[in-house]
Amino acid sequence: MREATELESTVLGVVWLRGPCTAYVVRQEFLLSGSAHWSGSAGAIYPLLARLEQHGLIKAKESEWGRGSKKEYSVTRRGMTALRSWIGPPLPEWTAAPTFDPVRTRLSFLGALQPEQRAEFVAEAQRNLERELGRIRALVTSFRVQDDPYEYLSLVGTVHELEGRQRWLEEVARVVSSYDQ
Amino acid sequence: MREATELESTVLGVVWLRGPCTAYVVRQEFLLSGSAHWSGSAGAIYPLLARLEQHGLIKAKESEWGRGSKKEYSVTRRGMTALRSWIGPPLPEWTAAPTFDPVRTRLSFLGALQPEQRAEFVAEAQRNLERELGRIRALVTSFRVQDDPYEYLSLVGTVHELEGRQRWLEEVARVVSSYDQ
DNA sequence: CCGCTCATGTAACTGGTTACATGATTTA
DNA sequence: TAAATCATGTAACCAGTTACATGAGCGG
Repeated sequence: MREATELESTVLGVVWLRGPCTAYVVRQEFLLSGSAHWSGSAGAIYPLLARLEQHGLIKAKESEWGRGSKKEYSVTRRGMTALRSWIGPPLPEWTAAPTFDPVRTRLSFLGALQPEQRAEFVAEAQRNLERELGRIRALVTSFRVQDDPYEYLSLVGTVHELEGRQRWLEEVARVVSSYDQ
Repeated sequence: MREATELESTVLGVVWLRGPCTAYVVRQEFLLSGSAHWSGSAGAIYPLLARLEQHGLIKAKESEWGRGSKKEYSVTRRGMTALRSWIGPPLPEWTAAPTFDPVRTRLSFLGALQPEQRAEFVAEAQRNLERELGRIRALVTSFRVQDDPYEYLSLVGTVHELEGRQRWLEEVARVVSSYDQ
């Protein structure tokens, strides 16, 4: 089999973390993650889980549900090996590269705007970021660390990333206003 | 026409920034960006530029090159309008969300590893990050700011992001070693 | 004249999106 | 009893990937 995609491996991880669980639960994990990267569309998740099962990385236990049935997936031993080998170490080199940040991408073309628009772009980015940081810090506060320290640390990682972006936008604001004063 | 994808708008931006330029130059921009997000594959870029031209956002000036020809693209007035409206303000809300960080994703499943493997995962992530930061800081130093202040600021943004990740990994290292001592 | 860079594409494929379709269970 | 949530899928589509194919210009 070809190498697993990031989505496939991540789904495998979610099944391990939440399992035994249904496809529905896996979807919710992505839908509620608040990330633009993970859509969690049914058309992606259902066939993907079927694929993982075919390859013996997860197994389903069917139980009755109304007229139909409901499938609870859990990770097999082969699946655990695959999961561990995906997580690393070793980590693929590309994982150290900067991520895709849509604000940063747009900013490289800021010269295409008028000075007033430039200032407003930066101000709006700062406001949006502030709001998002508030939202996530509230999540951090309400998180029960003992439930899963690694999920907690992962969430804390998003805070650090956004704080980095915040420092950057402060620098950007200074430079932009000094250029356009 | 449907809304442009991020790649389409970014290519439009690159043509504006580097233009008039060939498809080859656009590809190099993505290939040398060092980002895992932008592949810059020919199969993506060539049809995409043809699409942008069909929609009147860029125009090509053909010149002879050997037996064939070479196309230099530049952004049309309609293209400039589209570019400005994509950059914002206003910025779509999702642009404020945390990005997709493959290290963070893997870390949420760190509980699947053995304690020694966990420590090694974090240590390797830190080493890789250090290397990447060194590489990018060298780029920042060699950058001629006056050439394009916004490209420069965009590059500085990647440094801030990686520094955020660095602070986070230090916290992670502390927590992980205290759990697993 | 060799190797590198500049230059342009296409064909087959596929992972993931969008949109649709259905019904059971729980809770206010 | 109405609304929200839990639950499972499929069909059409398409943007982007992989891999292939070709050739000119240029520096040493």
